[in-house]
Amino acid sequence: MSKQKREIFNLINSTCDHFTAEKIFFEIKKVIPSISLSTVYRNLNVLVQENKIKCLKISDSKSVYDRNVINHAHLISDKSGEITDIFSDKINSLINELSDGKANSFDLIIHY
Amino acid sequence: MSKQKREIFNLINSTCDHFTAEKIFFEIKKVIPSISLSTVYRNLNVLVQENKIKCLKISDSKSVYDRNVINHAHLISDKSGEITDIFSDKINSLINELSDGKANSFDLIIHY
DNA sequence: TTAACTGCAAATCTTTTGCACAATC
DNA sequence: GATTGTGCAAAAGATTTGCAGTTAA
Repeated sequence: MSKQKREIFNLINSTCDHFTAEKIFFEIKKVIPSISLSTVYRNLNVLVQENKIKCLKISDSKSVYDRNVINHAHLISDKSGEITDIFSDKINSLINELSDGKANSFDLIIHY
Repeated sequence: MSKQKREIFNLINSTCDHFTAEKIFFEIKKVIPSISLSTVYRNLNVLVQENKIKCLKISDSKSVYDRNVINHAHLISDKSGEITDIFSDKINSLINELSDGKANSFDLIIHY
């Protein structure tokens, strides 16, 4: 694991916030000034594939990255952009019910 | 309402399928050969703002357009890409519960 | 030392925009 | 005749990729 990848992983794990690739880029730059945005994207994709982080795509926004890898919902304020994780067994069973038990995963974003 | 806009609106309303802007472009081209892709995008955006159609953004895919304007969930096959609308009062009440009644809207996509 | 990883610049892909012309009220 | 909409080409913005050089096991 390269220094760059480790820093990216640690940063995401150190916050319950949901950072964009650009935000991550500027944060890591403080520690590794030579890092490039493409390295950030590349490592984020690898970490997602390794199931160490999750990528959350929100309509009309940049992707953000989440340290919580188990499937959960998100509550988003349309005013501030603040994102909150929601874990709920009720969601899981409803998803299961609606999909006849076939669901692999879901994306649920609640706007308020 | 221009001829182009009317054709786009009618096409979306004539199907329960979920078309991309490009698909719509090629379909309308059969009727109005001179139409351009930017006109399609422009009219789709206007129709969305007028709340006559909905735009559905799916991770890693192009946007698709939906004739159903009331908030509902989507079931998507990751193999075929087929999209099915799901209307459920249980979703609505769960969303309401999870957001303390503050929810304005939600995006729920179930992958199978 | 060789396989994996980097930074850079250029490419990609979807969607938007500026502009001169055309259609519509 | 003024406004609104069009088609084209070019721009935009987020993300990916090719490549030559660098790092690290």
